[in-house]
Amino acid sequence: MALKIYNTMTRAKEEFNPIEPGKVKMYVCGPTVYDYIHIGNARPVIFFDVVRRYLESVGYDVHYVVNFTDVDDKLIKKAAEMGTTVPEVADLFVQKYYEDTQGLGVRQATVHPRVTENMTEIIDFISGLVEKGLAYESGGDVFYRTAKFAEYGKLSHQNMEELQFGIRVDVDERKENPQDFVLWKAAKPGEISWSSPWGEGRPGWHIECSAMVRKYLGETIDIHGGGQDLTFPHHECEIAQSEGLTGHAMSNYWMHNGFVNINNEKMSKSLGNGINVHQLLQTMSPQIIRYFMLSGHYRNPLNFSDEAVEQAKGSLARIENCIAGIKHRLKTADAGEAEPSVAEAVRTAKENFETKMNDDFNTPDAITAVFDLVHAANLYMNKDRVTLASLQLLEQQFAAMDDVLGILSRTEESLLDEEIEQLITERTEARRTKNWARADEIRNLLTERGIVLEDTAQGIRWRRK
RNA sequence: GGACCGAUGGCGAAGUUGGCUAACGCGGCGAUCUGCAAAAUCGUCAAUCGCAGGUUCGAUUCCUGCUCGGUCCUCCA
Repeated sequence: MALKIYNTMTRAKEEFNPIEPGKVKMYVCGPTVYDYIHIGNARPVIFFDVVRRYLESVGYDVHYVVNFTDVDDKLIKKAAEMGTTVPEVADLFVQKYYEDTQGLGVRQATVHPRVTENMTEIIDFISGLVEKGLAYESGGDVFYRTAKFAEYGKLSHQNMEELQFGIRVDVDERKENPQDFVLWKAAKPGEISWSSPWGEGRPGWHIECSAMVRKYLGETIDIHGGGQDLTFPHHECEIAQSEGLTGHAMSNYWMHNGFVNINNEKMSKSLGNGINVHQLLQTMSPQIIRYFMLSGHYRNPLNFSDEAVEQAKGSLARIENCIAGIKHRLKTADAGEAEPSVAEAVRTAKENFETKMNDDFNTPDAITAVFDLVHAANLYMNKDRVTLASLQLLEQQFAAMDDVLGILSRTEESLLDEEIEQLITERTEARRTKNWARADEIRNLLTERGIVLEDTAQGIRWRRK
């Protein structure tokens, strides 16, 4: 079954056909590095990481680019607050971005370009637009002449006549038209700046993505993604810039993820309910956060709350107990062929997982395929005797699905310290002699230390709480 | 004012190109297993699919209106 992607441009699910067979060129708008990333930023980071992983898992060579906006008003403001420079603020939060996203199990993109490292390309891009009459200089700023790009508004399906301008941001009177947007901003005295044909200044927000997409991926790419708020104006402006300059479609598929709400409220600075990932990772595992993010469809809103976290934890525990069970049984498994029912369950899980991922990356349903396999595995493991081949088949399929989702803890069974080993041995002896009091005492002791003991027919099994 | 989403059991969340028992997970309860647990399994609990109309033999699914919540309308993921 072919992969289908919901394309914001056409507002429909479309069959995915890459420009070059076997290769996917994908760009996702990255963060402005003026602070730690928050839970809302984490959604596209995690979701598109899964898109990338899935595409790779079905054999595509994925060229994945995520940019850093490392110069803009917010960085300038932050640098002033911190009494430091824009590059230092940027370096700090780029570093934090890598730490936090790696903490979330996100694989690095093929390239993470920065605005300040692509200034030549950006200036060239703007010059090209000016030469084509698509941009004009006015008072040291350069603006895009939207009137010259007839398709402006096609992505967001906005009717220019009906947009209300100046609702959020005052209209700059130097613009020919209110819908024109800035490509180059003249520097105010003392601000960080670069030389350009229009004087000292820095790029506007939208131009960086056009320039970097073109440089790192080419004139037309396969997938362009980001949060739904970027649809307009950001992506609309990117299209105007790129397509205005090259005359070709910028991207064949446009994907936008929904927002994360906090306790059923929108997350906003004024409400002060932002949650940063750095702090979150101190209190919960990355798997929980990933599971939570993937438990809803990417285009739907997601509500973050303590209860949601608890549910994610509980759900994940079911999967992890199953995997732990498999590992435990592996030690005492019999030789022999794989059980037909197991092979069948594995086949079904694989098939359903792909079918659902192919349906516009329906991760909640893909997770259902994981749970179906958990159930089949648990059922099988209720048997007294199991074969190595069956368990390995299950293990491989779980690994394959998790290679896409990244929701399972991959840390190897860490060893217990000697004292605890000693207690477990003592407890085994106590149980043998039916000294239940001592056995329970030891179990409680270990529970307090975060070690949960389970007595199984195949010997004792422990796990960390 | 315009554009666009969402509303499904106690909770989270799929799905429905209109039609068989509305997935899956969390949670609750009971049972089996266990020395007792844990895990697991089995059973069970719970949905007039936001409201009101319409189209249709038939609507949770399509259409219209409404209510509530959310997003965007020029540098917020």
